[in-house]
Amino acid sequence: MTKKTSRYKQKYARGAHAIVAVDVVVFSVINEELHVLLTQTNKPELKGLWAVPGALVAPDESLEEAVERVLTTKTGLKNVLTEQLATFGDPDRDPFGRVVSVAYLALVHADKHVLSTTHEYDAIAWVPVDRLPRMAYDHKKIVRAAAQRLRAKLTYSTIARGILPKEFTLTQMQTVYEHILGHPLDKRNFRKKILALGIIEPTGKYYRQQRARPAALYRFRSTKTEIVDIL
Amino acid sequence: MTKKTSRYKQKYARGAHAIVAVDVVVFSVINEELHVLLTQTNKPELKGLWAVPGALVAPDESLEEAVERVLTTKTGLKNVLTEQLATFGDPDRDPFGRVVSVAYLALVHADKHVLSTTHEYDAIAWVPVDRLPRMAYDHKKIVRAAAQRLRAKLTYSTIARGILPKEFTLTQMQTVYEHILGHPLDKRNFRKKILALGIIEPTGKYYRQQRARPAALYRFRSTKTEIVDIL
DNA sequence: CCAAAAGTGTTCGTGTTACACCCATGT
DNA sequence: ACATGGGTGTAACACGAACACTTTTGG
Repeated sequence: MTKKTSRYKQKYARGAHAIVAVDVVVFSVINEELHVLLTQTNKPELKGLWAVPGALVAPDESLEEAVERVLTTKTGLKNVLTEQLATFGDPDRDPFGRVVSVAYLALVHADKHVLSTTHEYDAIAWVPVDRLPRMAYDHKKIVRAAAQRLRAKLTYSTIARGILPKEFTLTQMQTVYEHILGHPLDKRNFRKKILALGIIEPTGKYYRQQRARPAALYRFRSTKTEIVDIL
Repeated sequence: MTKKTSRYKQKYARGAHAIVAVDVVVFSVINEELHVLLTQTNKPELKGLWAVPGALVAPDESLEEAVERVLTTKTGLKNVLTEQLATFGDPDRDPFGRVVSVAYLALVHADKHVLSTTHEYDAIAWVPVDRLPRMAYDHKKIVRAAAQRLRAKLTYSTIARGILPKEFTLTQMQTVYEHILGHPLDKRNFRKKILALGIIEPTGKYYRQQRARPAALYRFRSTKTEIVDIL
């Protein structure tokens, strides 16, 4: 480590370069609407502004580890599907210094909305993506980029797995698609397509609601996000 | 600046965080083959290893500006189509210290292959992407990710504009597609599709070769990369 | 028996694929 | 006249879009 550090200093003389943060855009569908998880900072300069959860990357930590740390310490969420979105690096995006942010997209199952009450510093809340409040830094831009990416991936990958519970009905799945995409889908065509793709399978169980026909429950065959033309 | 600096120090105490570099994967099609631009570093520790051109990001510089600086100072290329690819941040990816690299994809017109002879430090060369040499850092991984992204975008955007000359024949265009995608395409179907999309228009000029029928020259209608289903 | 949501097929039009010959030019 | 690469059409098929009624359950 000493040797590494000395070389480091020699080659990349510190103090004259940008440093790295991760910011995590966490989405979930709540009450049939796409929501994003926002925190309110207590820095006086940013009073009243909301931000997506984030943190600076520690020297010995990978980007993914930093994301996981942000999720567990700031939101109490675990085992969340994440993927890298893009990196935002305008020199003046952070008023406190030169911070380049690697943004991540994270999806939370509809059945995991309970937020940890152990978040230390900040207010935290689910906010509908099409009614974003005033936000700090360039976080509005980041959230919009994330929403756009989510919509795109929904149509050509099995990313919806991240936002659906482990077992779900076809109507739930369709509803998720409709609310993320923002337009209605044809029930028969949707079911035909999804079933023909073979990405999900029936569990054999049924979901009984109040007074209607029970719906068959399905699960995803694969646990990883696959690339297939869905819509 | 003083105020900003003091706040910066206070909030983000330096010296304990990762710093930011950009690396640029420059592609071109040469002799019907997809090539990537590589430099050979003269750092003794990396002797004989190739790397894509890159640099640390200066404190007052945006990521895009850093990319442009790398391209002009290290390769002599200007006005190149670039887009952000992904960010690579494993703690040990750089043996000299904690450097997180934002990788960019860049495309160079086939008629601009002449490299600046004014590159100061390094050897520089076009290398076929499927015959990559031993490379420094995680640059092989980065080049592969870039090639994959290029292939994908070719089929759903007009990104090919970046790699074609301003005026080109349909056969040239098809050849570029075939060599990046790695498989042959049907001539009639390709022409039908591209022309039906309306993304290119004839210039009225013709390209005369040795002893064959002259080919009509086309240009792209729009100067920006658009999203359309091409193949 | 009524309300509520689940489930199920067919038709039509459009887009994709596969495929082979004639054309314009230079030597 | 021949070699070289440019340019063109059609038929079979697959896929996506539009569309309405029957089934199962609980109250």
